Amino acid sequence: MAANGRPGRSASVKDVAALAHVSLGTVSNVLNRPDRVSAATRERVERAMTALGFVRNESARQLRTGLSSTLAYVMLDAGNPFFTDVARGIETAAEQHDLTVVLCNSDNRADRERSHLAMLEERRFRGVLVTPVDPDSPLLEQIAGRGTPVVIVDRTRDDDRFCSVAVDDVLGGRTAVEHLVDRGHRRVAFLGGPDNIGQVRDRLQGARDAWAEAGLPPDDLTVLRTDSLDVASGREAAERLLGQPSSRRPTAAFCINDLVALGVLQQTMRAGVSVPDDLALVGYDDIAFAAAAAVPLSSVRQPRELLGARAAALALAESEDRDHRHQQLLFTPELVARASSLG
Amino acid sequence: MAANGRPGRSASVKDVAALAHVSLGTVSNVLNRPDRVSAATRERVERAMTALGFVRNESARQLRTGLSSTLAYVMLDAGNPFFTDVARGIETAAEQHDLTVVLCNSDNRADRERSHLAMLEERRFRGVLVTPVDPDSPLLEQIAGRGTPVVIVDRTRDDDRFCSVAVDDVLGGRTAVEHLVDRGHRRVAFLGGPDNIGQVRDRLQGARDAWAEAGLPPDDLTVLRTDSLDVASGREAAERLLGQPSSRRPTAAFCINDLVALGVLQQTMRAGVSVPDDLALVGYDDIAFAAAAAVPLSSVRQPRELLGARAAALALAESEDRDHRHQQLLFTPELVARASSLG
DNA sequence: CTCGTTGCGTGAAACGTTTCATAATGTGAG
DNA sequence: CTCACATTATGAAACGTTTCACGCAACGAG
Repeated sequence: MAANGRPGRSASVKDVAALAHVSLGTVSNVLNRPDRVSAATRERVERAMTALGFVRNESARQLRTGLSSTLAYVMLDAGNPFFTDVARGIETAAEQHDLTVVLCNSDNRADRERSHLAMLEERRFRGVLVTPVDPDSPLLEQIAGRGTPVVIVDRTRDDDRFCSVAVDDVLGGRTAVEHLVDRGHRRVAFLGGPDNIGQVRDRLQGARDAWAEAGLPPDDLTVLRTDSLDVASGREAAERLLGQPSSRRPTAAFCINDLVALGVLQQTMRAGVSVPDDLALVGYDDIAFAAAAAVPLSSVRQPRELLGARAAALALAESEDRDHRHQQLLFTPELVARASSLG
Repeated sequence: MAANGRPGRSASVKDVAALAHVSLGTVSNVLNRPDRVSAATRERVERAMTALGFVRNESARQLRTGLSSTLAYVMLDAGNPFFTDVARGIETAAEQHDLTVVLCNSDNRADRERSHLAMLEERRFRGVLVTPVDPDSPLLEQIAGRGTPVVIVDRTRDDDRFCSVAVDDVLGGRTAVEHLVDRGHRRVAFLGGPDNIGQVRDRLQGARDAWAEAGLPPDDLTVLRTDSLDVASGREAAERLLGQPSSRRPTAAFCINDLVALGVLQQTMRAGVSVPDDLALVGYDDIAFAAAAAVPLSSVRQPRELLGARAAALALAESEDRDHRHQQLLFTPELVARASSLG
């Protein structure tokens, strides 16, 4: 317990061995295969360890064994509760396998994503999970090429060079719009963008599929583009929406995610327009703030924690299996109907 | 560029040296002191490096040099936007010094905090920033004792054994209540808990100070305890508040943070009680969702990103200065008045 | 008494880097 | 032509672990 005050070099196995009058190898055995050591010496070594405040140097260990016991998740935006929930799922799964998880936030910036991936590659983690800003970054293949499992989270790629977990966004879009059509809406707006995000395209696709199958005129499903996926974009889009003459204005809006939907909700209430009577609203993700909104928000729920948990499991499996086959998991979203779309 | 397909051991300096027909040391010089190497050989070595897909092994480097270039932030709750904003501040500051940051989420659990700290100690990071679940954890002193700078973020400790950054919570509580008194409120509720959190005690203390200085009867500042600091607790506390006969009911509530305030707001609107006319509301933290609420929320803003940035700077300074004196930084909160407290 | 076995402990080698003292070569001054 | 000196490159040592092939006793069986 003697937390040696001097900031000098901290104790190594060598120091412990000297103090306990045993060899290096024995100390290592106490650490890694305690059963191969007699009770008496084990105890002596352990006493020496606490006396010196010995803490194993993970760099040396990893250098020698080539093994790491930590997983990394490079998240797209730590400020979006969706991703922190995914992270929670990863952590829970990792915990069950005695792995620790570190989080890296690329904050929607490709350069920061690059620097994180480069750092992770140099450190040879057990596995790298990533929701990429740039799904085509060569660094991803490079890391995988070095033997580190890479799992793509919440994004799809056309190839099968990585494991991935994602949610069926086409189906999610379809589900949302089917719900609105069921509730009797005949003029609906899709609020989302930018278009270069695959999920935006997929959800819109699903929305259009449902609309067409209901036999409704394509022009009555209007699309309002947003610049990004946050609350401010929602407010801004709502202004455009509410600017339309109420005779032609959509009676419902399907928003690309809950942040946008919350922005719309706020702007709508401010304008004295009633939700859901004058405008029904469906969001996407079902983050905790959705249920807690002024008018509880209907939303297409993604199994966020499950997504993370399965991603972690895939990385682990890949790191253990000698000959591993990549898997692409696709989960099913589920509509949670609340007051914002129920009359 | 030849991303060697074989998953076998990846290239080392030795391999590069062999391919470039130079010695180990020269490769290392190319990496670390390129000016000490002639242009011709440097280029030859660099070609060999890309040909082999060489990536420096950080474990070996760190083992040899004892230096690390990454900072860790152990955050209390990644789901609370307050902490992700602090993290953003850390990342921005770190980036300017070419350090990378990893985030660890203790998710309000002491055991997870312990396992993260243990992992960080074994990895000998450049610095450890932490908003502790348990500010008295012996692991903190242990890590610091080993020579790793430890900075306590958004918590205060009585001693000066660490650097710390925090915000003056007594002043914050005082500011909130002064504002409400100024607006004419004579019956006010404080919503917050549990009491074992220092910040809860401090903000309540400030609230009471302001109340007393205004010469108002102590009993008219009522305290409603909450079990935690989330939206659900806010809803629950609001129910208790609204259950009181309106003649005696407080006309304003000061909430321990914005999540609680959002819960109160939601429950209040649902009950048909008007904010701010029937109940004024002030939150704390000024997270992004506060301004975006159905009724924009007044809040006591903490300089979140600044907090993070200064914490990172302190860690860095401590890691560089030979003889370093710990500093305790205390920032000043600032009231942001919005519709929820303005008639 | 001998021999295989079992239980414990040993010490050297290896992981991939950086550093440092030293060697080899070229250059310009005297 | 020699000497001092700068410029480059070299190779061994070291960082702190883990592993592995061996010793060494003690022991029970034959």
